[in-house]
Order: sequence, then structure tokens, then C-alpha cells
Amino acid sequence: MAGFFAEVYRLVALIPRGRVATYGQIAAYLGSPRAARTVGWAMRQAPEQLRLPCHRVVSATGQLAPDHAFGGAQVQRAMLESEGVAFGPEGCVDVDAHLWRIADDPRLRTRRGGNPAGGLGSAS
DNA sequence: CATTTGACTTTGA
DNA sequence: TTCAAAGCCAAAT
Repeated sequence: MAGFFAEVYRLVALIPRGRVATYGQIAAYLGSPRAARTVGWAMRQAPEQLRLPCHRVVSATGQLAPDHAFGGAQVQRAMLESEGVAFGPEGCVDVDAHLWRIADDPRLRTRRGGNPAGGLGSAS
């Protein structure tokens, strides 16, 4: 089991409804901010049996996955809209408005109430 | 073991 | 501002 993939799958599975996450964001949370492409790969290989809300994962620009991903980007958009996600005029998700804050998820918080906000050592 | 791919991101012109 | 190219990481072949 690809460790990295497992992390991606688990994280994607935690994406709240009505919220969207970007590949780079997920990759960054896993410790590799440059591995956005790898995250996308995990999605492609993502077993459907896991029922991952991959439709909630979009590019940083809010662009949805290619047509061959869900059987049609239109379908993905419909699912997101059904969850309450707002879309732009170009059919892109309003990422800035619905971006899921990974570090903000209670399940990801360390039990010691440590550092939800700042998060992983990111020192600019 | 080396090469290729990929559902991305960022920077340059 | 919009369009184009390079870079990076991890897994699959």
C-alpha cells in the first residue's frame, strides 16, 4: 500500500461536504508541497470502493477534473453544487470561498489541542 | 534499477 | 492580463 497514497486517500475521505480541497493543499499537508501531481495520481488510482469524495478535490484554480475522471466534469459539478458549493461563471469552483482548511478539521487535530492553526512547521 | 507518466503548481514573457 | 513552459514528487512499468 503506497504510504503516500494512503495518506491522500484518508485525507480526501475527510473532506467535509460542501467544501473542496486542492491537490497542492493536500500534498503540502502530507509534507510535500510540490507533490500535487502525485496526489492527482493517487486520485486516478483511487479505488472506488473507498468512496473517496474525489469530486471535492479540484485544482488550485478551481478547475474540475477532466471529463474522463467522473464520466463528465458536468457530473462532478452537479455533485458539488448539490453539496452547496458555489461555482464561478466559467464552471470553476469558487475555491477561495469553499476551500477546506485541512488543519481546521477536528479529526486532524492532535489530541493535545496543540497547533491547529499554524500547523506543520511551515516557516515561510 | 532506470524511465515514463500524471486528475498540478508556479513562474516567465 | 492572458498564454506558455519548466519543475517536482511519487508510483507504475
